[in-house]
Amino acid sequence: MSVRVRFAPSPTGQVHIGNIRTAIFNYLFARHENGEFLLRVEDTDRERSTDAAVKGVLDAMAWLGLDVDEEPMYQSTRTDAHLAVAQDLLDRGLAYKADKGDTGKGEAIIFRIPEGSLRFTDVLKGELTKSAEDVPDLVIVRSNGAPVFHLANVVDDIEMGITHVIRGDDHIENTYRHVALYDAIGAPVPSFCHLPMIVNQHGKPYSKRDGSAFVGEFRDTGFLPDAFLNYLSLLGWSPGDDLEVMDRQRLIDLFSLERIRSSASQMDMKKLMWMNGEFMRALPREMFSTGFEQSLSDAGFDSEVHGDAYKASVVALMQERTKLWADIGRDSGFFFTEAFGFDPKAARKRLQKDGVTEVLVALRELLLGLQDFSDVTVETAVRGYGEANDIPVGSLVNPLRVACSGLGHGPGLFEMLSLLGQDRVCARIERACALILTGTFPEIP
RNA sequence: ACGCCCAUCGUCUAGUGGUUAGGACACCAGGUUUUCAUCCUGGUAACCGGAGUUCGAUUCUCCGUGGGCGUGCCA
Repeated sequence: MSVRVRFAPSPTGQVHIGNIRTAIFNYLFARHENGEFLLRVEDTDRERSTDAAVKGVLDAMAWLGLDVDEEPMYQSTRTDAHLAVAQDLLDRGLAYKADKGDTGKGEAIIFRIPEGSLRFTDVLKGELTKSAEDVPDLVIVRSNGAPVFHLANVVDDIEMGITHVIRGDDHIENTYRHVALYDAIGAPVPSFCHLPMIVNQHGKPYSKRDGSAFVGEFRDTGFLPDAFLNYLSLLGWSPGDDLEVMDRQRLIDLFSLERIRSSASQMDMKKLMWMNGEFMRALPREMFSTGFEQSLSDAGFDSEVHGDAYKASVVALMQERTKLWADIGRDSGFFFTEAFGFDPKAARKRLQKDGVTEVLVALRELLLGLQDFSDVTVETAVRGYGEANDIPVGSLVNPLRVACSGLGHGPGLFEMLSLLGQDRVCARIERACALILTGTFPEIP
């Protein structure tokens, strides 16, 4: 039988990493097995479900390339089918009507948990058993006539022909009850695979209070979807050898449910960042270039001011040192404007020191006199000046860097200067000297 | 309280009835570089505790401890 799995989020609020990791595992499993990956939007809670949240789910999946094989099912359209099953259970004496909990709301339809023990096999955790005494009867249709999650979930999984239910292990308790429902309905019980949770920095489950856990934020910060997909795949799963950086196809080829761990894991932003850098460097130049331009224009810079060849040179210089799209405005903006801001720390350390202005003035004089402005020429000149005047090269290079870029770090100085060109370099040194005089530097936005 | 699930470096993880318990991120030191990043070298760092089984337990069993989940007419 062909594998059919589904991601079944309830569209209330933003998609966080725990949700999407469940989607990813379903997706990888389906693709690995040449099966189908489906989406079911569990929007039966009309109070809390929103269109914006549905869009959030769709956007997150699209961003990560988690393409589904059939049109999404919206659970809210399935009420009649759910109620029909409830009626059937009622007719066959497997459910009854009562005001459970004496709420005074009227009679609900309640599924009777059969005697004995409830058991199912979990792909990760093995044989799971629970005594029926510990499982109270289950409301499946509210007194207002609305089907409850448990009923809808099971009925729809049956309808969709789901063969493997892969979801968070916070559903384990529900599963004991669900298998009883499958039996009552007379449908085959699917395989279950309950994934460990992802916890926050404090080792606690994610709540709406935890920032930085929403998929949309990672996208907006400039993470690459493939890097994010790779990283999240490794939260709870590993291929077994020491392989970590994998493209989508590799993940699909190697994925298996059996290799999923059964304990919770914690997100490590530093490692995600590192992995994103790996993917950035590996990006084809044209793709990086496109993202670079976009990021630059998002940050308010005009990447076209100095032409395509210039832009291409900057891109070549910056790709290997870029970790996030969001950093590009800060790290590369100075290539595209003469009114760039300064990193206050770098300015203080490298510019606002005695004697720096004199050095800069002298260097400007030196550079102004060069016939040729290639990186080699500039380097030879600057080093020569240092030797002739007995000044350590660091005392020349560092002020020069900050004066011309506003930053304490960046690409190779001489390549950078050569690319900026003689006129702009000299003008920038002048500007820096003037700013040193005033003692205040415009900050990087 | 009861029931269920879980437990290897700071983090993500590999692994085994006998291993110097492996890798990655992070961190530290060194090399490379003018700087940052990259790159190379090296280093610090883990089997939750106690019993039991065994010639031998990180590994198997039990009991604790800790964490999570559940005990909704939420999903």
